[in-house]
Amino acid sequence: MRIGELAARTGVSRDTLRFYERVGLVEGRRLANGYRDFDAETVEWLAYVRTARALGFSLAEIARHGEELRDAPDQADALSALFEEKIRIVDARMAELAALRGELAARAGTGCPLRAAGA
Amino acid sequence: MRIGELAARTGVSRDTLRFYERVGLVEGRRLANGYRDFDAETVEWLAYVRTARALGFSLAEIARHGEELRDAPDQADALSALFEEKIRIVDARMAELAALRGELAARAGTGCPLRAAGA
DNA sequence: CTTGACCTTGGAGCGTAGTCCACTGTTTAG
DNA sequence: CTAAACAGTGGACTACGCTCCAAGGTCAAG
Repeated sequence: MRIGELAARTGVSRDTLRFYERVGLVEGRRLANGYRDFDAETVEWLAYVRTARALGFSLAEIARHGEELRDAPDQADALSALFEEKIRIVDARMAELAALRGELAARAGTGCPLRAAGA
Repeated sequence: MRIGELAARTGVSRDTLRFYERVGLVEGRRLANGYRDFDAETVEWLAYVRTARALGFSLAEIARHGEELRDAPDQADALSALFEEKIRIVDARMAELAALRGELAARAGTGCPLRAAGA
């Protein structure tokens, strides 16, 4: 599939897709005329990329994980390990949020000042 | 307190504090000699800013919330409302993370490919 | 054969969040 | 009095993640 179709299917702009290629986040073969040619799995990969991005993972991290996966001797094992690592990160982030939530809930209603200086 | 002491107490660099002042995130009076003079509550405010930042809130958002608070007719009410809003955002973010966690957990071990193209 | 949709490249520009630097002024300690 | 430690300013610079633009190549339809 060419870049326009991939863009349409994923909601990621052509410019962004070219940018993602530059930073190693997606890969495309080239057709004889020089056009990029992506395969269908890239759609799923980009859905994953978008989710990971939304949750605060950097493009570099995501790309690195993709590469680790590629280089792994056992794909299934590597995938499981990657997911388990991400789950740990997600758990840690959820714990942080829970802590902030607790802090906010404790302060709500007390009138405890967070900010002294009026703008 | 002058900028150096505030930096030492909060772990936020002087340059960053000056930058925060420029974007309206902190406020300082000035001493006769032109030096910034912060009050003690700014330490707590910055701790809060750092937590909020770590959780993905932008400086603009944080500054805006600070201003809303300042402009509110009833400080305690405004504070409660702000915290409740943040708690809702935090809950939403936790739900997103829980969804990703579920997705990851479901895929871990299945060998379902996320990425087709080898780098 | 032209028009238009699609593709290519390179490079500029933007918003966010700092970080660093040079140069200058102020305060404090020996 | 001088040196060090602190403060001020303005401006350049960085990294990230896009986003836009100009100039041009490719291809299918009319």
